[in-house]
Amino acid sequence: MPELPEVETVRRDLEARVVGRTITSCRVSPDAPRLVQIVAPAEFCRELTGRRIDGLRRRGKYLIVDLDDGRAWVMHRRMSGNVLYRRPADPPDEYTRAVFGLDDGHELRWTDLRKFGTMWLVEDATMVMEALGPEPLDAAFTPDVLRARAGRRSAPIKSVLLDQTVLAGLGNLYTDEALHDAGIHPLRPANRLKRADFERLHAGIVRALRMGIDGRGSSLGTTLRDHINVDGAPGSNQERVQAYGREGAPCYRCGRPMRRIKVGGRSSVFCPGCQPAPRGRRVRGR
DNA sequence: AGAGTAGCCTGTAAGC
DNA sequence: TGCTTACAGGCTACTC
Repeated sequence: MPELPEVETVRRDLEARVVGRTITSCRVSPDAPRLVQIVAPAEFCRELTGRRIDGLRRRGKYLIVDLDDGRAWVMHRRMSGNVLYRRPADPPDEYTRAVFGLDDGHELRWTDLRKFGTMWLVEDATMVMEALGPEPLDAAFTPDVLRARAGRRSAPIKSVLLDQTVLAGLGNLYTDEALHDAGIHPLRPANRLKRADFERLHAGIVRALRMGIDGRGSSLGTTLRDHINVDGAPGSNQERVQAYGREGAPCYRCGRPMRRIKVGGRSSVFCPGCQPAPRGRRVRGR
C-alpha cells in the first residue's frame, strides 16, 4: 500500500518529468464520484487546465503539485491509487479514473482499483493536512520528539504509530518493519515504553523508510499490485521486508516463526522471540 | 479526550 | 462446481 516511501518515489520520478509542464486537459471518470473533493469534477478540471506545474512536494502520504497560480493540486493514494506517466497512444491502464494531459505529449493517468483515493485543488496545501505530525525523515524528528508525541498514549504502540497526527507517513507495512527492527511488540502500550525503546524505535522507523525509498517502494500482491511507479513498474522493497506478510516464516534474526495478530483491526506480524509480549498488567489478585 | 470500530471499495482466496 | 464470506487497509465519522 502506498506509504511514505511509495509516495516519495513517485514524487521524485514525477519531479524529473513534469516540472515546467502545463496541464492541457483534464478528464475525471463518472465512476469515481469521490475522487475530487470539495468541488465538482467539472469545476476542478476547468480550474486545473492551463496551469503550469512549478514543483512537486510530499507531506506524509500526500503528494502536492504546486501550480503557477500559487494553488496546490493535492493527491492522496490511500489504498490503491497510482499516478502513471504515459503517452495517449500507450495501452490503456486498468482502473484509470482520471487523465491529465500535458504539453509535452504525455499524460498523467490516475488509476485506483478501490476508489479510496482523493484529490483537491486548494489555495494552500496545508488546508487538507493541518493535523499531520512531523516528517519522520526530517532532521527535526528525534527520539525525544517521538517520545514526547507518543509516550503519553495508552493505546498499543502499533496503533499510535499509525496515527498520522503523531507521525506522518507510516502505514501498516512500515510500522511492522520498524517495530520488528526495534524489537518492540506491537501491543505494548505506548506509555510503557522506556527512553531506550523510543531510541530504537526511532532508528527502526528511519531505517525502514529509507530502505523503502531505496527500493523504490514495496509492491505487494501478484496479479494485483497495490503500488506501482510512474512507469508502471513495481518497486523492489517487498523482497527485503522483514516482518510484513511473513506470518509463519522464520524470523531473519532468530529463526523463530513469525506470528500474526490483530491490533486495532489491523493485521500485525511480529517475531515472538525478538519482540517480547508486554508483561500483563496486574495479574488480578495475588 | 482518547480509544475502539464500522464503513468506504474491489478482487482474491478460502470455506461450504 | 458454484456460491458466500472473509480479508486486505488509509482514513473519516461515529460511539462509548
